[in-house]
Amino acid sequence: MIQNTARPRGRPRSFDETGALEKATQVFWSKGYDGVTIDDLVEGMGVGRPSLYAIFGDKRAIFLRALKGYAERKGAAATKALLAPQTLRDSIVGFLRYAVESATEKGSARGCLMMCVAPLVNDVEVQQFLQRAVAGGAALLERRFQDGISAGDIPPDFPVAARAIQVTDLARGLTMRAQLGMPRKTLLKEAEEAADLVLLPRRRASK
Amino acid sequence: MIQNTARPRGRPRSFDETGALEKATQVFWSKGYDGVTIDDLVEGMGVGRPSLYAIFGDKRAIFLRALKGYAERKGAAATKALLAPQTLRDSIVGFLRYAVESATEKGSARGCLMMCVAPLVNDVEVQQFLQRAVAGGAALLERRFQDGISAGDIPPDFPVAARAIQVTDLARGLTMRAQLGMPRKTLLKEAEEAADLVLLPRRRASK
DNA sequence: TGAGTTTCGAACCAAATGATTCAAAATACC
DNA sequence: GGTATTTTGAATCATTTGGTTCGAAACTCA
Repeated sequence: MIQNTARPRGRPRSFDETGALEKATQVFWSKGYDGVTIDDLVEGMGVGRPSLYAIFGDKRAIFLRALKGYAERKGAAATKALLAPQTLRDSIVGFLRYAVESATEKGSARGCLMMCVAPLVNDVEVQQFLQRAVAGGAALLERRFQDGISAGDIPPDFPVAARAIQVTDLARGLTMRAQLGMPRKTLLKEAEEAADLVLLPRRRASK
Repeated sequence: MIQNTARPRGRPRSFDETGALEKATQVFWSKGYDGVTIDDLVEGMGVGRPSLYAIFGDKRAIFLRALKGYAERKGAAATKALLAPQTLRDSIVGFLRYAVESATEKGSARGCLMMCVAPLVNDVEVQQFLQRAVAGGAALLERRFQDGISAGDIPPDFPVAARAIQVTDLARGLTMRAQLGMPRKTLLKEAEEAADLVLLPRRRASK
């Protein structure tokens, strides 16, 4: 009654498309790109082999969609962690803490799909996507620092561009070590120390 | 006359063992671990397939030797860059510059074998090796900071442990972006800025 | 020169992998 | 209930890949 032509015509699918893609993300994340076989994807996604090819395409296409979905979710969460807090310090700490938390999530692979897996994929589109993501992250932080200047949290001569890149680099380092098994608790503390490093006032703008 | 039993008995090898291993390093470095086939190694190392198995063992064994050789060379160079200069700032800048330079070397793969390739290898020995390498790098920097305190380059209450980790994390971030194609010149400048971030005097140890 | 030793190159084999085909199953529409 | 439509599962095929075998080649030593 409620939906008449809501359902498509033929046999209904036995899987959820976006859900299957998230599962694919986990598979790639934990095994790397070259490390996964089609069988891994079939098993991990819960999608039959013919359906997989018909609906998602080949391995490269699946990875691209998984990567973009992952980037979107992660980017949104990072943006929220960065822009929600009032004070600048809470923002930076929140950003770095989120990096650590998502890289040490239980029940999920460690590290980061965009940092630890995607860079090894020998594909122009993937590489360009990553470059944009890196630039986007730095731009986001730079904006937040600008707002911090407006709010008086940091002095007007604060080197926003350099600090923005440094925060992203520190996040990369934390994520990297998360992948190697460094415990979350340690990394969370270091995330705070990293925020202090970037934000604590300097004695003088010498040089 | 000079060498009598210097040469081994049978047919001489057509390749240099350590040379072949360095070539293997390049192969793994550029294609990742799962991405290389035995054929890749045969071609890249210039070693026939049977000789490869007889002398080096399987892919895992080759990778382990390549990784350890790479780590030794790179560790030695980094140590030298860190300990040779007189002033602390020159040391830190040298360390970070070396990270950038080795990650953007022409004629070689970008990034770092230990950061961008090895972490994805699903092998306990590899993972343990990487963990030790990470710890060793931080320890090295911590020692250099201690010397800096003795020399009066930084105050006695300088947080050596935290700063040591932060320098390594910043180096990781720089290396990561090198892998994605960020130009060397940009990264070298950012390496200096990173050194400044870590070393420039703070106004006060508030909080 | 010839016997002994080690490496090399080509061919070979089994297993894994990427990709497709096809009949059966599950649904909407009439 | 019958037909058209879409998905599913199993089987299938060609290619790639890891690993081995074996005779020929290149060398030392006597």
